[in-house]
Amino acid sequence: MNDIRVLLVDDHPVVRAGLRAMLSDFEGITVAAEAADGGAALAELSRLHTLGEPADVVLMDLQMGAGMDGVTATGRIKAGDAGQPAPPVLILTTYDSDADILAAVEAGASGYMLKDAPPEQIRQAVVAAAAGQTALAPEVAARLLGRIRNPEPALSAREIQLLELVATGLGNRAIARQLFISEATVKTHLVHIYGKLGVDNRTAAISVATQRRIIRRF
Amino acid sequence: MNDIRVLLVDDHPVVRAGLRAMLSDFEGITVAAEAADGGAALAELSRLHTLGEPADVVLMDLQMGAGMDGVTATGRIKAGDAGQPAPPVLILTTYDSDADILAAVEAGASGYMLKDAPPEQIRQAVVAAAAGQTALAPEVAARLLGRIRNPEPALSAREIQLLELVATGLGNRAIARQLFISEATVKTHLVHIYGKLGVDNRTAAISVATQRRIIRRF
DNA sequence: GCCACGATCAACCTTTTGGTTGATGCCCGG
DNA sequence: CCGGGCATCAACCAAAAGGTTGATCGTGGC
Repeated sequence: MNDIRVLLVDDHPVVRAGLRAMLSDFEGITVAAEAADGGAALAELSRLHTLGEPADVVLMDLQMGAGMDGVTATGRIKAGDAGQPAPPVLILTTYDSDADILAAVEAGASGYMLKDAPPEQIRQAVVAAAAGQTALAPEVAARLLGRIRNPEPALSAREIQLLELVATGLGNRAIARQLFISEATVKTHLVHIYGKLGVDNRTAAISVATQRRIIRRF
Repeated sequence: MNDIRVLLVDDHPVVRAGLRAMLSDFEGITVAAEAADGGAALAELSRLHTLGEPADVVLMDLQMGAGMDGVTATGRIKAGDAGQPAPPVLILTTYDSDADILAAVEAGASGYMLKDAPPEQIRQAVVAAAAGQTALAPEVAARLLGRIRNPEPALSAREIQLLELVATGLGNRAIARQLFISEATVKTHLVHIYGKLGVDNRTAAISVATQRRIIRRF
């Protein structure tokens, strides 16, 4: 039986070297190519495709220093931008924030592993992905289950817009003027936001919203 | 001439494997041991010491999933907790925030490299550290030089520490308790911070400090 | 049609922050 | 050895933010 052909996508040379070394030690897995960002990953997939030796699995980091990020790249791959059939994409990243997980799954990822996972767990995930199955790190699975059991209230578009202004350091009065509403309304919105995020002041709200990637970071 | 004996300290097996593979490819460098957190690093250093083959350089990550963090471990090593003479500690991490850099340098680190650096740069840094020299990543050096030329945002270490607590959403009272100082002192620090950053409230301070990467956020 | 919910506003009150002034002790560099 | 930056604290006042209640007006769903 042929080896599973893996494409590594990570912007850190150190991490790529580590994965290459780690995966090479396993039977039945070969690193077919590497890419430092999403754009390069698409190009590599196309290249492998035309060579007649397409990748069986893509191991993708989410955070890229520059170039196309992992979520976008995953979406593009699953959309067939790098040739059909699109290989399974296994996310291998450092963080397990709700927003990251959800975004990756929505983009079509078939697994989500953390970089601090033991090698054997990563190997199993690669094998599972190649077989068309999904593989979630235990931490990630627990998080998803917990989220389904008690879903968190979503912020309305207006509330997010307001929160973004709060994050720039504006006071309630300035926010009111900017949105053409009264200061009282700003305060009402804030109370609702605090309730939904489980906090009781604006800085804590920004902290939570940033960590959950509800608002964009700077 | 003997090889430079390196101790790897990183909580990610993948990264350790990558560094091991990368450093092994270089002439004159040997990976003597590995540790997954600061506590294990101290133990490994002691062990190597008693074996009569002490480490020449410690390659240390700052962020550890669990156990002793990199800054604390660096401080302990330089304090001689793992035997004298203390080997040079070269920080190899993902982020280059002012807060991280300052803390590491204060703890006694003799270099600061970023994980996305090209292999050759890392090799040179290891060699330099082993020779008792300091090695800063170009990005880090540029930031430090920029700060010297522009004495504008010269936040003290204490002020940065305080600002980080502010960014988590804590109130002045909570910050005071956490730092074992009075609320009055917290307010005084904040006034100084606002002055240096050119703002007049805590959220604006966080916004500016995050953009200037004085504090880190994710 | 009615109900739920989001967005809007007002009045009122409490708590937290911000701003100022002034003071002490420490350590470093000229 | 003296000035200056840093860290610490206090008291006080003004402003902003937080919390509560209650209200109006659309819109979209059942």
